[in-house]
Amino acid sequence: MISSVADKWTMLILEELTEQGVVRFTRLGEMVGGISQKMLTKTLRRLERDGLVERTVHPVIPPHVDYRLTHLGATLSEAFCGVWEWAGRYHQDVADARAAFSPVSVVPTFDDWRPPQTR
Amino acid sequence: MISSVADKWTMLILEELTEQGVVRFTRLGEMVGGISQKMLTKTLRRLERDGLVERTVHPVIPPHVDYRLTHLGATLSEAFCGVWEWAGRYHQDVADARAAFSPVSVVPTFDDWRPPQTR
DNA sequence: TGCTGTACTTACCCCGTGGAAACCGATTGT
DNA sequence: ACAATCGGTTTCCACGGGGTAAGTACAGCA
Repeated sequence: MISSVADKWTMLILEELTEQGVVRFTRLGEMVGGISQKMLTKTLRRLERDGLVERTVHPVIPPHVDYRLTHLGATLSEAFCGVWEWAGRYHQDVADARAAFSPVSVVPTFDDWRPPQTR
Repeated sequence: MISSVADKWTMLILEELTEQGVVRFTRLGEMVGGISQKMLTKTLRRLERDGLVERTVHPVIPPHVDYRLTHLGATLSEAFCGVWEWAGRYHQDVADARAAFSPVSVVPTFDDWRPPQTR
């Protein structure tokens, strides 16, 4: 259950819908960026099934479908706020930790390096 | 970056460490439940690399290693609180939405079902 | 006549994720 | 001599995530 909302595309789509309000399919795909139609459809269907987004079909001939958050979806998006804020505030710390952890690419100090296998 | 913390195991491990404080490898695996050693190791390594958990090795002969959150890790865990609370508060709503969405298994109403291919 | 725009679905295929299980190391207990 | 303990690592393998490309339907416009 948690794993279904902790999904990469889920979070990004939720984010866009929160910011944009009502968005059409193609536009949503552009905004998210780098998502294939297949995954966009799949993720949106799951969100719709879980009652997080509402899908409105306008029966016109160049098809027109738009998506918006439901109330439930909005509450989830709000819950995610904390994580987004955390990422904004601390991503530099994480980057620093990463840099300090793995020796810096070229000519690193191998002094405390031990091969994974003692054999 | 977000996707690395929004991982299923990451969230569960962070949760356990938050609740338990200092935990050993095997015990942590038991607490999380259903995680393979491989994933536990991998996830812990990543968390360590990102400066979110601290790994302490006691050089004794039945090996003894324990893990605890760093300050950074604690802030992330706190940021996740909102999501956990959301899950606790609304998981029933999601379950309901799901049940209402897909017709209830046996003898569903096919009235509004349209085959995926008109052909 | 045929091309375009829109929101998909379907088929095909690749590659990474992740589980299961065996192996490993030194030491203590029986 | 042998099992057990602990924290891994490694190998094998299946599943599915996810990309690409093509199909689909239908009206309007050139």
